[in-house]
Amino acid sequence: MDPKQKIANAIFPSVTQSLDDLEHRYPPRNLPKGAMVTRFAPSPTGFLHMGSLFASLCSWRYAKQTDGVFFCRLEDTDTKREIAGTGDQVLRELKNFGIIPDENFIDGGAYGPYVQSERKPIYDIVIKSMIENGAAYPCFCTHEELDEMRQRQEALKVNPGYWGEYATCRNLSPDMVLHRIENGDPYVIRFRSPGQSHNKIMITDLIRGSFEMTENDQDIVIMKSDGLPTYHFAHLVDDHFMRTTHVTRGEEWMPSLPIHLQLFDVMGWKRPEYAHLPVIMKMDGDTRRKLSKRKDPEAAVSYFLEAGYPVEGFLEYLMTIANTNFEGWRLQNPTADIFEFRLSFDKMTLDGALFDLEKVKSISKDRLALLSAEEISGRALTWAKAYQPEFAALIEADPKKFSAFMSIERGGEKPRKDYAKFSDIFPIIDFMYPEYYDRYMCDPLPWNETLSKEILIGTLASYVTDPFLDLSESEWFERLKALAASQGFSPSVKEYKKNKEAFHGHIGDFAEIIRIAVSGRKNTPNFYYVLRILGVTEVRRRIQKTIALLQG
RNA sequence: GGCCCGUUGGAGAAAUGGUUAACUCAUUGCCCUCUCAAGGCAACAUUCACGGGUUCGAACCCCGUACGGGCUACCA
Repeated sequence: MDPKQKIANAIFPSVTQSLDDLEHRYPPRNLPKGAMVTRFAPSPTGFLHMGSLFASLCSWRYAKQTDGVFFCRLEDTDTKREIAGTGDQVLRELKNFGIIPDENFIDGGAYGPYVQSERKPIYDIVIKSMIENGAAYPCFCTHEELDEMRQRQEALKVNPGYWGEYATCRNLSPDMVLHRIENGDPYVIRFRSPGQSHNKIMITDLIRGSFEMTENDQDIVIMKSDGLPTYHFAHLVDDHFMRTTHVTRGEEWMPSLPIHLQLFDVMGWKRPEYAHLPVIMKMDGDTRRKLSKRKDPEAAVSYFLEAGYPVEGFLEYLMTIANTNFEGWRLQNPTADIFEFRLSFDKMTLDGALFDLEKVKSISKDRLALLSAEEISGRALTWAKAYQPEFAALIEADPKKFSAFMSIERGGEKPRKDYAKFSDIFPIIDFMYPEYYDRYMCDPLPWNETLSKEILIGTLASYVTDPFLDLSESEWFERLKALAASQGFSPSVKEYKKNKEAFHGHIGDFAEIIRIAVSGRKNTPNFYYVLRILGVTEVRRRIQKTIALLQG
């Protein structure tokens, strides 16, 4: 028997299938021409990261806009870093954003399994065949030996790593290899690189274009001593047999592209296209760096969902980072569905964008302003149920009332933009609820200190008998001005400024007194609507309560 | 250190050889206004990291330098 064959059998005695069997099991996908097969491949090391959301959003859109397939594969081959249960969490979080993979590691699919640790039999078949044809070999070097070798290489100022003459296990005699395997010595499997570091190869990246890189000459590890594959090898096998057409991943993978290309070439497999996405950065002191899942709590998208940011704000923001012409498109199509926009690789930015929460807020305000009162009420309730039960209870006690609050100056050409996130709502409208109003009234009220208590009481008394809330907004305001005039306030701010001595104040000062009495604060949404929604009885009750407080 | 990628205002960026360097966010000012939130109108890069070169002409092409980022594992 061929010595390589013997080694292969010694390592994988129970592997009987061949590459051909795998080719038949995972045939090319039957998709329309131009359809892209993309994937998102998270490792189960925690929550959904902003950068991962960005990458999956892009990958998903590319697949969907070409009638292709987007799948999600769990890269759990690093058993040291794995955090149990976080894989499902990532899928759930993606779903929050409407990103639903066609195939994934929970629901499966025809090209599964989609969990790398469950794909070991597949990797074993490939590795066995690679050993048989000399493309891979076992390596028994210890960490200590490798460290020592690295030091020697550094002293010699040659490229560090396992290559060429330094790849000692490359040339082990078959008998020796067999002996050590039988002996139970630990080993890894390495790829036998046909490359030379003095060769240059052309790289084509869909986003960055073409450029030159050094050919790979490293005999990289493809199977670790625990029997699981390394990333490089899993990428090769999985993306080949899952029939990925476009590998979309973070730019941190760019330096290993020569390895991946070589792997595909040696196997004689068709190379996928590569698109290396920019990384999302954050400011750290006065330098910027990649947003880190370990150091930055805000790297977790759940952090923002908890804070009440709407998912569409994020999606929209990420789209502006993804394609530089997206903002222009949105300006032209303010109400269009975000996904009518077609992403393209050549409009992707090259350098990592600084994550800009101010811009997320602005975009979120715009998006929330476009919702109907019913929509935003429902969404706010969903959010509050999860994160602010006290608020949720108020909404649920009287959904119509809450919806009425939310309808103030909503709809029409220029809707209010008070809210960037759902958590902004309650602090703005809480005074509408009598129990919260009453609490505010226990605190000192922000009266204009230039006005005497008598004037305040006089003003309130003049309005409390008849708040004339059945008039239209403009009629109501005219009446209010007339009332102000009768109480010694100027109905016109300009006139007041010309002759301050003649008045207690102007219409704004007059209205402020009533506003404070009704809300306990100086600022409210459009006051006319606030009064109408509260209703005459409640308005009078509040004013009377205030008068009593002032008198007391 | 080595190898790659990148560098236009506070942030995201457009414009890839030819007048005043789009636009969005932020900031500032003014206007509107009963408050707030909006809205309207302005201002904000004497200049495209820096230094050379090519050219009648450069943010755009070439060379060098600086700076930033990524990678350099039996991590992904």
